[in-house]
Amino acid sequence: MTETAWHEELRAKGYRVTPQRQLVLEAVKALGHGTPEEICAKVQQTARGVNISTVYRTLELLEELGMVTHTHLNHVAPTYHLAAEADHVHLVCRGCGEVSEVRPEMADGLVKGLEEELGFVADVRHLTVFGRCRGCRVA
Amino acid sequence: MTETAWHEELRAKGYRVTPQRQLVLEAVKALGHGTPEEICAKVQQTARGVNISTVYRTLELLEELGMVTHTHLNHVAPTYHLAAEADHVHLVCRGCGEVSEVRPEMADGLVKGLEEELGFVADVRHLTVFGRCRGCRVA
DNA sequence: ATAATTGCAAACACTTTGCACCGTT
DNA sequence: AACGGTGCAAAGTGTTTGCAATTAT
Repeated sequence: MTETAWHEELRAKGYRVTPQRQLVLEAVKALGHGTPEEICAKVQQTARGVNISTVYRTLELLEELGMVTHTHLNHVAPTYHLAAEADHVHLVCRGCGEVSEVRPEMADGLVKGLEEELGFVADVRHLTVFGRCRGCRVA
Repeated sequence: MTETAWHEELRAKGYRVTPQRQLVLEAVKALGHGTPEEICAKVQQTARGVNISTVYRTLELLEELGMVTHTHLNHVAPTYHLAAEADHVHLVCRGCGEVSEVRPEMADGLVKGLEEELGFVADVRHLTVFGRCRGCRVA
């Protein structure tokens, strides 16, 4: 999606292009992964402040537009990231807490099995696998 | 684990066997899956009331003892179930909200891939796959 | 008896909502 | 002027904590 494409899309739907919305999207892009709180903090440090409730409202809007998605990597707050870069499975290490990503094909077997056996269509992009990374495995 | 085995285990660790703890465990067993709130409600209907904060404290304890585990099936509250029956992957349908379970072997390919490629040991029992079930797929 | 456990209410963290004000169109 | 968007503060959730009273051992 080009720089202006989503501006058009917003206007087409009767929404407005505001600095806050651009800032939030920038922050999500810059962070890669971020909770609403983190996104809000990121915006503060870059420029003018954006209220936390605006961040929530904006993320909801951006998600509705299909520009961001969220998953639940930890047990408290959701994590948002760009939808365009969301085509991956999340890995969360219980030891060090590190979050990583792997290509979605890793889950092909699972997806295929669920599809064939149950007719269940899995949304791999929302998939998060908890476990222990190489470093934390032994410890 | 036999009926009395965990009583012993509790006592051995200096914990006490209280009616509340038994009721909460019963409720988890009866519900299969349940949020703290649901578990609390279940307990109310069966017998004397147990305070919600006691439910939280008890679930934490039971989890520490390895008798229950929890996963995050929806975006609001965690879902607890018996650890003994936890050896399965959860499926959550975004359409009807139905929660189902499939045998963990379904994820073998994914698990093996992560292990071989990254040395990441996945905890399949905590795995939840979001998607659409057969019935909701088309709708 | 004594130390763990409970219930209750207050405190918390995260999220949503109502509303007056502001900025675009 | 009309309407969407924002900030702020208040209201909602779900969860945790301090503490006095209760209860298992």
